[in-house]
Amino acid sequence: MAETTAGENNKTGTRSGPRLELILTSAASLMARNGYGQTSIRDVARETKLSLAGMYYYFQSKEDLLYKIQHRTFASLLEEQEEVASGDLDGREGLRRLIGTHLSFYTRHFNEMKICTFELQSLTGERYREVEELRRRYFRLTAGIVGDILAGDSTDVEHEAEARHYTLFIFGMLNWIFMWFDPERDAPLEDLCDRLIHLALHGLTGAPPPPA
Amino acid sequence: MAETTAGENNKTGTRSGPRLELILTSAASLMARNGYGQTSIRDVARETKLSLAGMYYYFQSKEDLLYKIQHRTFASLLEEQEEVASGDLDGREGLRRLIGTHLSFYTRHFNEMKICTFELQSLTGERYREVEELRRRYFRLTAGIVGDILAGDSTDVEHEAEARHYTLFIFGMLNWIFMWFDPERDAPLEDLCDRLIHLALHGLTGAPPPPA
DNA sequence: GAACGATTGGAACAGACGTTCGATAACGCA
DNA sequence: TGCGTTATCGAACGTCTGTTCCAATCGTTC
Repeated sequence: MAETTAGENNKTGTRSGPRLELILTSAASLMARNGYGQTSIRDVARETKLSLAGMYYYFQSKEDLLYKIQHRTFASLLEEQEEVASGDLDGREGLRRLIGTHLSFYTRHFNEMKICTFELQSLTGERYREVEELRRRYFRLTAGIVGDILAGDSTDVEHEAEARHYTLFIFGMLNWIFMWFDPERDAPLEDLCDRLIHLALHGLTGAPPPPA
Repeated sequence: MAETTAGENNKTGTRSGPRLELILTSAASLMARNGYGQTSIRDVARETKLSLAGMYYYFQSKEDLLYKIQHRTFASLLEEQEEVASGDLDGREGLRRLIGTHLSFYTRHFNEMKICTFELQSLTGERYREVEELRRRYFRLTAGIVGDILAGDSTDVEHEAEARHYTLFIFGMLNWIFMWFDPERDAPLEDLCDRLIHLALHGLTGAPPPPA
């Protein structure tokens, strides 16, 4: 039952189709729950009801599977953010939109983003380098906005180290969400989003929090 | 060459002495670098120059080894923080001291704290519950301080969810440090500490950053 | 120096792992 | 109907894993 959608299935293990989507989704779910190292190909095969050997028709190795998940997810997020950033907004509004888009992306690709966040180090060589380059671009995009907000004072070299730290703090808040987020307890997401933006822009003691 | 320091070596696998310390330190170093699942007992044996079977004289199982690292480290951190908190400080000053103590603890137990931060889920059953209880106490301590700072306005139920989120954001900033900290690039630690406190208390646009 | 408990290590077990091979089945198209 | 490509599977491989057994060693005490 070959139900391939695209006719671009070629030699070098670059398969596509709904089976591939199923495998990537299932693997992301398992790896998000148990980690990459603790998830076996056999687990993924069991989850997708495919055979163990059949997995290797869709990816070259376990690491290749991890790479496929990370690359497509991060590229998709980056595309969204670069489009948002092309609006050329004010610094504060730019950060609001970036954080909002980031959190919105979480709701659509929670498992995949968790893997991007915690399993980069499980990649090696060229695959590591490629995903890290995407991450670097995302960092630069954010650091630029943070730098703009900070640059109300001046723009010397010292501010670069400062912007780097503040950017990493913001990523810390965002990335750590995976460790505690509970869809029921933390609904609505808008509250969480507003609070994160508020802490980033005004801190605990700054302007009054947004009206609840 | 029995060089035990304490004469309290009893039946139920509760050994001590410099060998145990060496094992815990080496295991923490390896696990911090490669993760718990990716670190084998054989790796630890190689690092400590002890035999594979000899490991099991000091811990009952691999998970017990992980538990020993997490429990003693977290208990030590908690002890420090609860002593600091007993000073009964002002809310803002209390948060400053808590973050400062936390970061100071990082510099002394980086590997161990990284494991406490990222490998709680690798514990199961009673061991999981015990370490989680320590973590919960640490969270409550912090959330109490954050709540005090927030409570300048009022103290209804809504503020509890708010304090929870802000506390988790602060832990996000702190815990994510393990993913990017570079002792050379990020020296001196005081700058990092000041900036984290500033972001938490005043945000990016609040009171002017501390004089560099 | 003999007897003892504390400590160490070589060798092996059973299971799980990633990966490969060869055969089979399903399909699009002539 | 037949053919070539696409897709799938059962079985096996070599390796690594956590753990255990049992014998050997050590320092200490009689």
